[in-house]
Amino acid sequence: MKRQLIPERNPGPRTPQQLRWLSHREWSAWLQLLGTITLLPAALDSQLQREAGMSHFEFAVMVVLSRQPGRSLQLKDLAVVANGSLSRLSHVISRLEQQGWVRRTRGIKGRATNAELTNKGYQKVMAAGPIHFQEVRRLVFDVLTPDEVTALEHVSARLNVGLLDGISLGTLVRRTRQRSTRRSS
Amino acid sequence: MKRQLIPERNPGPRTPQQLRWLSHREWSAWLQLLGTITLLPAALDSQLQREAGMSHFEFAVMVVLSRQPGRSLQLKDLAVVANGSLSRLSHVISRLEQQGWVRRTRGIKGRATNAELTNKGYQKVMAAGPIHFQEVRRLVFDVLTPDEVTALEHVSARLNVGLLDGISLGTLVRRTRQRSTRRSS
DNA sequence: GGGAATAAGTTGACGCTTCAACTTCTTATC
DNA sequence: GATAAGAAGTTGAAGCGTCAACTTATTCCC
Repeated sequence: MKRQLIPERNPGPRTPQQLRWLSHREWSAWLQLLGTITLLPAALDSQLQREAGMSHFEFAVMVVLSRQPGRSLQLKDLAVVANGSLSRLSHVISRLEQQGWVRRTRGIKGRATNAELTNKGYQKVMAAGPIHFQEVRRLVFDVLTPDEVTALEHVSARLNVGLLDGISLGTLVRRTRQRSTRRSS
Repeated sequence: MKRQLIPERNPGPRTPQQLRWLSHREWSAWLQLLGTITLLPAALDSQLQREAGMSHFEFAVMVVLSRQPGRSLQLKDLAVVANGSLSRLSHVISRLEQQGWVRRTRGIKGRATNAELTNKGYQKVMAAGPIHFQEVRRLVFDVLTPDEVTALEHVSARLNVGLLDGISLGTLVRRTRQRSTRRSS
């Protein structure tokens, strides 16, 4: 298991190659990608907030639950599927509980806690779904040809592989090896 | 395990076309795209925060300024280029000013305010760039083939068209036509 | 030329996410 | 079976973004 999360901190000698920015070609692709990953989440969030009174992350959490047997899932797994940290999820579940959309239940195994979608929550997410996905279609699927959708899925899938075992798992799962080697001076 | 795209109980009257969720094909593409637009910004932000002590948005703002003649740009334009709202930008510029990386200057035209990158800020962003883009390469460009990069750029560009004149411009530029027919109090 | 409407920025409050510290429970090891 | 290590969750504080309200400057327009 190679966790090269921390690249060589090279305070000293630098090889010219490592000081590069992006090539011309990369730069223009990067600008477009940056636009999408910045604007799309903002658009989704604000639309859902306006029309359904929930954040996109809350929606995603409830959708996942709604498709689960028993409409229930352990928090640690829910966090991974919803692409969020456990801490973030815990806060969100608390809010959803206050809305009466989700309920915490004790899992059987160990210290497990499950989140379970209530009927009220189920109604809510079923009502929000069509409204939200209409917007998703407008912003994404209506804009692209079927071939482009395929290409997008392919490219995203490849990116996600690296994202999942690199940085973001570091967020989802605590880096237990993180020695707090404070700089002793 | 069946995929219940359509809920079994449907509250209220339903017009079939409008209540659709996503098709099977769309759904799988959507999951991948969602992963990318969720994980990639998080990865970028946390890496830049750790290694350069700034957010990705701050970095983007300073990069834009560094490439501008006079290393200076009016806030309203800077907001658009950096994909952020004017309010967000104003807050960020204030923070950057406190770091001594940016300075506000009065523009010539109208009520214009310019942001100008200081020397210190220039040094900072020039130092951060290579570190950051090394990570970008690791997460994006090293993972994809040149063809995939091209496809990604193409698809992102098409998505951005819709994003820019749809929702997000509503964020960047206030909807002035929004008559706030406030209830007279 | 004097208001009204608009454009450009700023500000403060509120809500959400992150981070680090903490609690509990489970498992390994002797 | 006791103690240590790790896994799963929770919590509070701090920082950032959004939203609405506000301030100033500019333009329109009879």
